[in-house]
Amino acid sequence: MTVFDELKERGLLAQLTDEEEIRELINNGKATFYIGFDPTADSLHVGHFMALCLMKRLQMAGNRPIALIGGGTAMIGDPSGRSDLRTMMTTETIDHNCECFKKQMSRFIEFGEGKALMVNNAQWLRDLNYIEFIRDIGVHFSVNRMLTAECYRQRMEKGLSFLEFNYMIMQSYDFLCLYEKYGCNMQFGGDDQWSNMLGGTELIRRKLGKDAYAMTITLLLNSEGKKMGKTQKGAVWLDPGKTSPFEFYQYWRNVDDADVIKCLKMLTFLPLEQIKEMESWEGSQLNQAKEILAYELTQLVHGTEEAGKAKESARALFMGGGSAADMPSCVLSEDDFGDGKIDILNVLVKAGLTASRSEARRAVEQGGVTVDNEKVTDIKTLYEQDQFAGEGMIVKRGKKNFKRIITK
RNA sequence: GGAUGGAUUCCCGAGUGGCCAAAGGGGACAGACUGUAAAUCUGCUGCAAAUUGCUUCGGUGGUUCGAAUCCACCUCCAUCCA
Repeated sequence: MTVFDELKERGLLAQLTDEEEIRELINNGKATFYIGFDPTADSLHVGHFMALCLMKRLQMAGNRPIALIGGGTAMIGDPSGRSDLRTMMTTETIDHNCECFKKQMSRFIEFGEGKALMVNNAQWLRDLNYIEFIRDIGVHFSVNRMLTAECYRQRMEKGLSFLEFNYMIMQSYDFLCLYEKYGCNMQFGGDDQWSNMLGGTELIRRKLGKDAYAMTITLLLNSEGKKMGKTQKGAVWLDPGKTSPFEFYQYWRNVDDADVIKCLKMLTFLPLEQIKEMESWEGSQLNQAKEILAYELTQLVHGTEEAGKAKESARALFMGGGSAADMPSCVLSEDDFGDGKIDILNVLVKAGLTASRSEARRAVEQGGVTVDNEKVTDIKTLYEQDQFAGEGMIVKRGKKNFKRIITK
């Protein structure tokens, strides 16, 4: 199967400017394409991960990827898919985030001579001369047309600043620069980037009279139409310091029945035949598919060892058996035991299982707290330091939140 | 620059002097049922030394025994006019 067909089969392709041409180019490994990543946080998340996988797939087929880090565009902030203004970030923050992105990306994509390329648009965007720029590039944009773009239309109701309005122009200019510097004639990205990407292909046509192509990948939405990879606490990060491998594993372990197959197709590198087989699974059998999904993804992001640990811990916790050795743990120090004792509420707070004592109190009162599998019913329950010695105790809040509490 | 309408808890949104930690909905969390799923039902949703106390309704001051609510100034947003 060709790369193109595989991408299509996996449901990754959303919109394309010229299907025939793009198919031809990437199947023959002749494309130089770029995907932009704005460093809006100090870690990549699941959305970026999809883009990186796409890069990897295309790279394996012989194409040359360029990862563009948006150290310049992040100074503006993409209004696409947002209902409000992004908080402006300082240059220091952006530069720091760029560094974090670079490190993480290198884990997925091979950069170097003749391989993938990594560039930062701060290089050409930050020092632009305003007058020159709008004379040179600005002329080619029609405000009337820009306003009809979906990303701005949505914002017309809530308000859109001139700053953000310029985002599309910046991104278009990126494409032009990359075209000129590296012969990059394709841009890929999330489906919400469609209008920005078209801006680029049009700019290249007007400015250079050359053809360039754009293709978007389907946004990973759950069955309710919401973006996946988001939790109450925020995004599911790839940085193990921000989302632990175990949390990461659990996120995928818990996806909706309706979304498992889609996730397997779009996010993993498992052969399509294998996934097809799983499609016929029903009911509780899907649980296995979820375990596979969770394991595969954790492995891709955190490596085999971490993925194994996460799987074992999960089994230990939910099915009995398995190894509990690698459960997330929390160490209590001498100071945490006031006069040699600590109450259950403080244990929960110290372990980060609840945000406040009030919340902890509620959890206990509602029968949601368990210590070593015994339900805690009294909010005044006290524990002595010795009880946490050695193996410690497993404290659970609800069914899925737990920590092994140990002491030094 | 002018006119008008706004800013309330995680979000939407009610409240226009005490009965307000603030209706209702959504979300989140917990319990039951399950398959670590969905749906459903129940509870819960500012903080704490917890039948009480403390801090919150864009910001700062003021009026009042008492302010989310009234007044002044400021900040931000939307709509219309330029």
